[in-house]
Amino acid sequence: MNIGDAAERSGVSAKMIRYYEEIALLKPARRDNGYRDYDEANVSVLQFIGRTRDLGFSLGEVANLLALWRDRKRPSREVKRLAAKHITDLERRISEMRAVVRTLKRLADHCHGDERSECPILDDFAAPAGTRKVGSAKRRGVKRS
Amino acid sequence: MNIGDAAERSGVSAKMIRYYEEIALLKPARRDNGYRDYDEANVSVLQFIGRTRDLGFSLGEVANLLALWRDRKRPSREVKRLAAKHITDLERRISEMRAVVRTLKRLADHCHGDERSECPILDDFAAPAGTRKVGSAKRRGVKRS
DNA sequence: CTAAACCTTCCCATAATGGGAAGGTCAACA
DNA sequence: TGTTGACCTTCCCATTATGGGAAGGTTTAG
Repeated sequence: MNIGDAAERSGVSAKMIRYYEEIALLKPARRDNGYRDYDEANVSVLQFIGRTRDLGFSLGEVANLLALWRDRKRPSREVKRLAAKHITDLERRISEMRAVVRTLKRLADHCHGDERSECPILDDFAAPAGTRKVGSAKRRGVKRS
Repeated sequence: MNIGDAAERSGVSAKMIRYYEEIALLKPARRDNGYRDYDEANVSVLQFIGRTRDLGFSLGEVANLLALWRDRKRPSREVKRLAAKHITDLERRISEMRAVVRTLKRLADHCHGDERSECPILDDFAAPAGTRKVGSAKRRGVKRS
């Protein structure tokens, strides 16, 4: 089947399918005219990639998982470990984001939200409480998208 | 002061300081030898940028906030609105990530985690439950870093 | 005077994705 | 048969925010 159909069947764009081939995640056959030719197994791989990307795995991690999937003899322990690592990663990011939300809500509570200019949010941005007299506080912590 | 000191005082790398200048977030003076010359106001702006970046605002949003901060006559309502929008953005992303965590935990619970090969996680990746007989489920939802 | 520690600009790379141009191929229809 | 439109191909560029590093000028300390 052509790349367009593979894209529709897998939910992965044709552009991305070619890219995944470039980084060696799959290797579809080629027809004489140069067109890529996808079979059911290829579509499964694409669905696998799409699904794991949806679950937030990086393409590097996807490549690992895919290798495990292809080699069924590998112990499932590795899969479980990868999943667990990803879970703790996500939970750390979630708690960082929640801390940011708390800070923003606290700041917004001190903001009138009317035509008057006083808005302590902005001043707090320039010299956050706790840093106001101290030197540079080097913690750049929050991962963002 | 030189860029190195401004970097140390603001917690923003020299590389990034030059980049922020390139995208017109600040405009330090130049000395005769071509060196950039930062004053206290510049350092405050850099701290502002660093802080808002830490809070997860994109550089585009930072530029908005910076314009509001510079023009004190603008109503604080806009600041509050931007903050509120960012809060709901973050909360949406948090709940998406928590859904992913739930899914991964559920999958991991069905994985032996020993030397045996059976690990339903991987098969679920290839054809997730609920998609197994149906066509392409197009929801690519989760934003990731 | 020299060496180290700065500074400058310019180019490249990253991760994952999309846009678009230039050109080849195929299928359907008159 | 010819044409048209819908495919496909590769190649290049853009994005976001950041870092690395080279080549070269400057300043400062010894």
